[in-house]
Amino acid sequence: MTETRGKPSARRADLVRIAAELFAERGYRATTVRHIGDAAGVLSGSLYHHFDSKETILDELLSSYLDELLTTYREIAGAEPVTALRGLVTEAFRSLGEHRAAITVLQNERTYLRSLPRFGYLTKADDEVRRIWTTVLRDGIEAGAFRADLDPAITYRFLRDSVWVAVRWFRQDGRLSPEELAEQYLKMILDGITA
Amino acid sequence: MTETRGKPSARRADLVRIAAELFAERGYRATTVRHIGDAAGVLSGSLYHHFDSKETILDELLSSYLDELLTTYREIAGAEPVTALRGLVTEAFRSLGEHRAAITVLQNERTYLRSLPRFGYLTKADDEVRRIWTTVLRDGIEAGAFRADLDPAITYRFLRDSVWVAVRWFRQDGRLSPEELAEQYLKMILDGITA
DNA sequence: CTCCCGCACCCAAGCGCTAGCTTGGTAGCC
DNA sequence: GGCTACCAAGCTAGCGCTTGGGTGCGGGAG
Repeated sequence: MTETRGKPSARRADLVRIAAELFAERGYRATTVRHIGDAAGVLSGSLYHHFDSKETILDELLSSYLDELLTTYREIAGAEPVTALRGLVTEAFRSLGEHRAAITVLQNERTYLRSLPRFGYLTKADDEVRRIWTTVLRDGIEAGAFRADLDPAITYRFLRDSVWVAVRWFRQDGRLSPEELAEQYLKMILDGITA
Repeated sequence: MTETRGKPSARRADLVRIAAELFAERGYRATTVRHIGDAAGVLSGSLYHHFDSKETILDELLSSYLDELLTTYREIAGAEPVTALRGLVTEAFRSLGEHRAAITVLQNERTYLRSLPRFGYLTKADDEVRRIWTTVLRDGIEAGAFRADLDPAITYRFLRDSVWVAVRWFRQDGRLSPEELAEQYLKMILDGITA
């Protein structure tokens, strides 16, 4: 009963999606199992037929997002630096649409979650993402595509933060599509805002 | 007794600082009054001699930061666009050092806090900050200092997020001073990262 | 100088409440 | 008849906060 992994029951997936919206809106810790139950139309105790803890629900949400992101990123990373950077930024915005809830939770409660043994893989994922971006930047600087006076570490943090924090105001149904938004950002990032 | 304002007792100020560090590390909601008491070397109940609620501690932290920030911003806003933008960015980084805890809490729990009646002033402050930045950007675009194809609203969010979210990794004692860091950021923001 | 009172500061104990989670049982479907 | 999905009821731990009382110190009256 209550397998932590596997068993991709449709109901189980539904419940993850329902909980994800609440986690994103109110925060993971501020969302109670009774909230989740109400939103799903069941009593809070009934959730424990599907999951053995509230953490398990979050785990399923986060790990599935990170798996997909890293898979896509590994493919993009091989390309020529400017193309790769455009790809990383565009993919980040695209993922904002599909995984808004997961990204929001990660943004707002990353430091807390990393203190939980169960979510140790968050640090590993962060490290790989950082490695991919900084490699692209370093290659681009060496190849003369990016400015030579850039610090790859600072530039990475600047780009990563600028893009991902957009989850706070990004809406899937907004007036700009993820691709258009990525274009606006790339315009500023690549060429600056000076006339 | 237990005046919410006034009476700037030294002990009271100490307690705010102690609580601020915990709020920043573990989050406001995840920090219990017992944690604060432990860190301060008193029992949790003793905190209520100084403050009438946990919210009051946070309020004192946030409002004092916002007061200072807005005062400085109003002065900067008058200058010529590029100078003003440089000033806004530099001041933001400078405030990261002095008000790291307050900014961290605001970044991580802004949406929750805004739902509390007591913290309605956060929305007002946000509005004024937005007004100041977008005015600078709009003036700069009209004056030909910034690119004409920029959307002021998107550009503002991009800049604001990029700078403030740096609180997640910025350390007062890091290898770069706030001013040096602001220079690095301004280099990327104004002229882009392309060679 | 002494006495004592008021005040700032804190302790000890516990209240009411809600959190995540458990347990035993049941309705319906293959 | 077993399996999935759920209910009804309630457990324990920990939350923010209260209450009544104690301690040391500074300052005015005698």
